[in-house]
Amino acid sequence: MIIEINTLSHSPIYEQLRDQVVIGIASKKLLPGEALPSVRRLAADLGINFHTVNKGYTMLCDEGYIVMDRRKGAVVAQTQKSTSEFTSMLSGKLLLNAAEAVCHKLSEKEYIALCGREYKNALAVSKEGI
Amino acid sequence: MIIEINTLSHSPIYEQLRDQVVIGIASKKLLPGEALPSVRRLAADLGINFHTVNKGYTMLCDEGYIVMDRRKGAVVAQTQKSTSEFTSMLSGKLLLNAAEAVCHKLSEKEYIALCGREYKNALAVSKEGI
Amino acid sequence: MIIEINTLSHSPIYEQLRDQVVIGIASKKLLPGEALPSVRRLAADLGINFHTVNKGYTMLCDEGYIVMDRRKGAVVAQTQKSTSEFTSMLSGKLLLNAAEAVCHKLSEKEYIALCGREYKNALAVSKEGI
Amino acid sequence: MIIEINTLSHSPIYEQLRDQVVIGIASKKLLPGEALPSVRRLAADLGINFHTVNKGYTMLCDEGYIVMDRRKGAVVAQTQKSTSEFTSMLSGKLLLNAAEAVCHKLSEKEYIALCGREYKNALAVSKEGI
DNA sequence: GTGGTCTAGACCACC
DNA sequence: GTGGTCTAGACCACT
Repeated sequence: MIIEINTLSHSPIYEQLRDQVVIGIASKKLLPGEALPSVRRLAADLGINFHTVNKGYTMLCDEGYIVMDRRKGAVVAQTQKSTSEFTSMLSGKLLLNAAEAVCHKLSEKEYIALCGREYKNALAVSKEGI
Repeated sequence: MIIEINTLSHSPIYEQLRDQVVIGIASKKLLPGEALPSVRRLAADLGINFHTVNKGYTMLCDEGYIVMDRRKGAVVAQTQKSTSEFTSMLSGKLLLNAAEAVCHKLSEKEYIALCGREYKNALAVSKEGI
Repeated sequence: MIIEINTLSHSPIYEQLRDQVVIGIASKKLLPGEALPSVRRLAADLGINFHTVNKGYTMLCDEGYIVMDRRKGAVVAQTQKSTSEFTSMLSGKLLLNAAEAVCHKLSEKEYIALCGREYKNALAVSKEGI
Repeated sequence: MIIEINTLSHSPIYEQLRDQVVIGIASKKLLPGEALPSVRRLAADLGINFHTVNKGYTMLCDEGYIVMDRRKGAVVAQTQKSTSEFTSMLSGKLLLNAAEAVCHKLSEKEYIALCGREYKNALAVSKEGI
């Protein structure tokens, strides 16, 4: 799986890394049990500081997407339950997205269509090498 | 309309302000043409610095949600077109949300139901005084 | 001649007023010796404060475009010499405009064509009533 | 490249800064990809507040002259397209300049000569150290 | 060490 | 009274 970092982006690098791993897991480009590259390895590949990679991994670990194993390094977690705190966090983000959509004159139908399209995209982002 | 700031939140105050104004516009608690409080006034009401309010207003202005009128101060914009850059930005956020939902075992049906519920919420957040 | 004020504009109203009078003089919609509306009259017509109109007129007067006559009010000046301070001021603005054009990949030819077109426009802005 | 601030000028410092960077880019004293001094560094060098420099940089960023790279700070943008909004903005300024020139009895020929001279100046402002 | 955020307070331009 | 500009200084996030 290829991870791309945009140093011009507004969002911090460790967050871009975290987001791409989440998308990778959803699309099954990263499978449960699969090992992620080591912190230093990925840092070298991306040309960034390994502290940054570490922060991204820690974030993913805290959120339950991966587990850190002292011997195998970071591996994709087996499963993830839908906690109430997750849904309330997600609802908050969706409320804001919906509000923006409303302000831009997207009807509920159009908005829902967009949501559905992106859900399908999340399942099937074009698989790439590595 | 009541705006509430959470100083413990990770997101900056000016962004919380911006988000709440967007939600206010979507839910018609703020109507097109309506004047927002002056930066200094709102800053005093919220107990924050007026520069912070100013930054939030500037952001809203750049995004087209409000206009700065030389005489009336900040007023809610009359209209907002759905630009392609807006939809691509929105798609990006929805892709990430969907990926997180997939990882937490939300089916497409459940996820779409959530999106629809929040769209309705955005239209009708419980109205509050002033 | 119709003057239009945009309260949303970044530039102050008195400056918009000043600019439009200058363009009016260049295009001969305002002829030397012609009287401008009184400060209070124009202020009422434009729906702005008469101090603002006064400031615009004062600016035009200082620059030699109009003369203030105690009895006839503001009248368009007969003539205007090309002082060295005017040309150096103009050169400064043209240097900046040219630099911006260069950064946006306008060739000298294109830029000069644009300058010529606007010179012709300045001579012949479509004449309107009042 | 040397930047000079005139605290007596009517135009705000951040705008003077912005203008000089634009002229620097046009004259190739600042090359695409080249890093600008950090906001705090430049502020110290110019003896002004870093917020003021920041505002100038933000303006340049919004206009596409520079990009803010998370790691290298502010760097001169690689390229800049001639958007229609740019040309209409430029046309507006050129119309006013031309009108002023007409009022000061500059013939089209003289005016165009001035425009051409300043275009050449913009390409080759005398190069200075650092 | 970089930029980002926030505060506090002063002065000015505009209306 | 409104926003705009500038200063000064503190603390934090990011790399």
